[in-house]
Amino acid sequence: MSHIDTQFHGVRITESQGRPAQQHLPAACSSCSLHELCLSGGLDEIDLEAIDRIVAQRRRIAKGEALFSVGDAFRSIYAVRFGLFKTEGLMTDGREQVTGFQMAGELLGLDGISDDRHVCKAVALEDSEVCVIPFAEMESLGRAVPALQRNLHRVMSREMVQDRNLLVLLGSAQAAERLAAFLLNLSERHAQRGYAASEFILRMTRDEIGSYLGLTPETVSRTFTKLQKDGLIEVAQKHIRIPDLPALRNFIGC
Amino acid sequence: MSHIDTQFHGVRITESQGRPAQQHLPAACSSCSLHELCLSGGLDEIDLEAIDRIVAQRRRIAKGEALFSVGDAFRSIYAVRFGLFKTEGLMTDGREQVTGFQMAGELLGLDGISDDRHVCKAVALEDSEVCVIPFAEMESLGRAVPALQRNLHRVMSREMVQDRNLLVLLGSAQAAERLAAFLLNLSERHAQRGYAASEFILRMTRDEIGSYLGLTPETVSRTFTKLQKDGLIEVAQKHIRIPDLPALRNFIGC
DNA sequence: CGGTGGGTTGAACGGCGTCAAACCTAGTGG
DNA sequence: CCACTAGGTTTGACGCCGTTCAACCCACCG
Repeated sequence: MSHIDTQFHGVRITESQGRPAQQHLPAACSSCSLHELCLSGGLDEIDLEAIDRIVAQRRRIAKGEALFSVGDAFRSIYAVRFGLFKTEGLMTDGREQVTGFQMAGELLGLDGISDDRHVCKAVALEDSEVCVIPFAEMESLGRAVPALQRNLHRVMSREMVQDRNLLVLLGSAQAAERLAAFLLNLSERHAQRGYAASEFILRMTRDEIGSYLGLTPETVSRTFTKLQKDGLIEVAQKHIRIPDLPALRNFIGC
Repeated sequence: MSHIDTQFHGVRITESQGRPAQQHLPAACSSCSLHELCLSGGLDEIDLEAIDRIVAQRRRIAKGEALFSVGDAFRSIYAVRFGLFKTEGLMTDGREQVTGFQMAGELLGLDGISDDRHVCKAVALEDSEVCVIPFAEMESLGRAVPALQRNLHRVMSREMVQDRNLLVLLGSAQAAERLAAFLLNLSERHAQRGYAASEFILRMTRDEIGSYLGLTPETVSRTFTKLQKDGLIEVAQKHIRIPDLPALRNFIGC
């Protein structure tokens, strides 16, 4: 398998710790279609090249595999290139709970900065690829490139805001509202990435959705059918259609 | 009232927008007893002086007053010097929900970085004082002082981790566990600040606690008495005593 | 074609929210 | 110093939403 390396000529693979070679691909923000969504958004040519030097590699994660786990040493943050991840936290009693889903252009691993150790686990929900961004280098580059520093801070702040929103949702909304809010959130993020806002495939199981929303899978299932009966969505297994987005949005405010 | 300025000789008050003078006090991280808890932790003398030049003022907030509100332009972050704040987010239907309590040494306002506008409201739960930290200056100083940049990132990451923990709590724990976790969290933060870990005063109402934990004030009240019956805590109005901290910790893992 | 894992559906239970009333505390004004 | 009031807290009764447990179904796959 290791001969695959050779097809990426001229790229230095820094950390090959015996992993299969296809997990170490070269990266390039400057030519990445997601870069406006990601950390490098709004940067000029010269700065982009500087980032390219830092973000030197990509990594493939197969469906079901973990990108990092609780307790792993923190060295890098990761930008999702394609695919989908879930992050899950560990409860005091050992149970795991999903705290978020990350899609293309979103960052993973920021939780590790606080004490140089990851406090959650990131698992690929489908075959995925991430850019590896060594955080120490990222910080020093941020010192040289104010716009990049700004972007990092914005992304971190946005993550906090999202968590807060979810908090509010879990704190006071009931099942149907939670699920509706979840679907709308997915819809928006799909739209941002150029996919259809009103029709998409759920990559996660009912169990994972339930864990994320603080509900049992049974309740998720029941609530899906309830929302369908009310004409707000159409569900067929993993396939979701939202015939009237404003109507669903309006439903949240109840 | 404005003659109070004179007692702080030699300190330039940069933004006096006609507010009462006692809201604009000089700040100095280098002489602040909290600085190891706060952003300036671990920095040397020279760097501290640099911060002192940025963090030029303090602001008093009377009990019940807002430090900032949803929609306010974002210019600064704030470090609590003494007192206590709550942050609350706005639901889609207009209701407000408490998303956090901030005590001495903790930061407020990081939510505003993401799009230069505050998305939550910070209200003082008792007469309080904050240091005003202009964020643009903070960022540029961070570029010059790596240790400060690191601290900022650590604090932001820690905030994300805390939010995640709360998320997990709201998602899967039930009332008694939530309340116990809340009390333990307060206990730890008190201890960090040199106060008693097993005995303290709740500065917030049952309503605010309930809002934070996703419970009604009635349930909070009932759960307090339940925990008391079980011998895990002693409650008298706002006064809380935890006779056996390990026992309470153990209770969470159920 | 049977097996397996995820999904749906049903029935019964229980925790928490809702509504309502009593109580307690602090602050106010007589 | 004592009503009086207004908020906050406690307690009780009741009902609903979501959990739990179980059976069944469906899609996918060997």
